[in-house]
Amino acid sequence: MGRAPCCDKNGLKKGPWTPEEDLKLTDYIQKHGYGNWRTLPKNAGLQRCGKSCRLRWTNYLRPDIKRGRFSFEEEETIIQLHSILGNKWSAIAGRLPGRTDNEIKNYWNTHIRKRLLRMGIDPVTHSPRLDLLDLSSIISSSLYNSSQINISRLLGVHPTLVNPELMRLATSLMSSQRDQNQNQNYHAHQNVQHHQHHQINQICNQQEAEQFQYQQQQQIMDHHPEVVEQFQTNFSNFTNQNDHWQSNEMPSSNLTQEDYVPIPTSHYSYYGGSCNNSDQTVVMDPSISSVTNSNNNFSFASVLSTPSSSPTPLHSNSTTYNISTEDHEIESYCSEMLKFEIQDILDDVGEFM
DNA sequence: AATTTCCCCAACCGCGAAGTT
DNA sequence: TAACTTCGCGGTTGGGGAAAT
Repeated sequence: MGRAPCCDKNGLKKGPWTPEEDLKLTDYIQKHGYGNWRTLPKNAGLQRCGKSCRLRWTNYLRPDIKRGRFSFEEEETIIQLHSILGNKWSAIAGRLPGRTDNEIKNYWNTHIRKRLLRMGIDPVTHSPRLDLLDLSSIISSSLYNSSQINISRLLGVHPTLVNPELMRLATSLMSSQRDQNQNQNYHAHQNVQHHQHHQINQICNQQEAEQFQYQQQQQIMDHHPEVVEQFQTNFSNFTNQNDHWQSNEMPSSNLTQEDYVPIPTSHYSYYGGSCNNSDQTVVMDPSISSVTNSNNNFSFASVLSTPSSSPTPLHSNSTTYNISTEDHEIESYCSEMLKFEIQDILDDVGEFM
């Protein structure tokens, strides 16, 4: 009921628009406006359905549409809004002047989402997930830089010999810990309906997936309760740190800021034109980032997408950047961070083996 | 240089909400 | 109030260009 007739039924044209069609549509709308999309194509002399005309106008021909790559600020806004609104692309687009919902949706699916997945960030919940993390890249990165964590040393064995059951256990424990924290967030953010929706879905889906792992975990936990307890403590520290970040706070424990700050030796000089080789320390400090961000809404995702030291890219007249280099730099940065955080976890796993 | 594979994005599809008769 | 129309949204697709082989 209520569905507009399909283009096929009326023998209307489909597929890419020609310049002539664009001209007809633009001319007509400039003269008459775009009130009734159903009758518009006939009046404009187009062999298209109204739906197709509306889409072409709103996504491409509209004069106020901004073209070109997304800026840092735009990408940061998208990630922040998505963490609150979920896949409400039109709502997100409403806060990004000149960008269409379709454009934002495409950009999310082709760039941001993939990047978050590669970095081990769940693109739905915006939470770090060990099971999504590309561990091989971390391992190779670590081995590449001998001054940093040596996985083989940590585990005492070759990385390929890690028991997959242990990795599943680690994943599940972290998911479980995260669910608890998400439930807390759920109560603390009841005014954000879309966020709630995604968190609930996430929990439900994870419950199904975790049933599969439960029996194996139970066996391990029955035989080594002390190790599991220590393991959970470490994961608790890990997730609590991230929760503090997401809630605009520094952790209130006795840990110093340095405990949360990875200090890459060479990353991100790409962004900071003023960086020099002798002082390339990049401090991931929420307080600094919140100053950088005008809206003062710090988030974990925001940190991942925005270097705190200098928001000025190399390109001169805008904040547009090179996507491929950008991806690599952000991944490297996040990889450093997660590598830093999982050190204790891997220690425990090593002992457990 | 030719072929294959990968990736991006414009456009389509199906559905639900809101409005109209 | 039910039937119908129109609009808008989110998910998905496939054509075409770029990159890899």
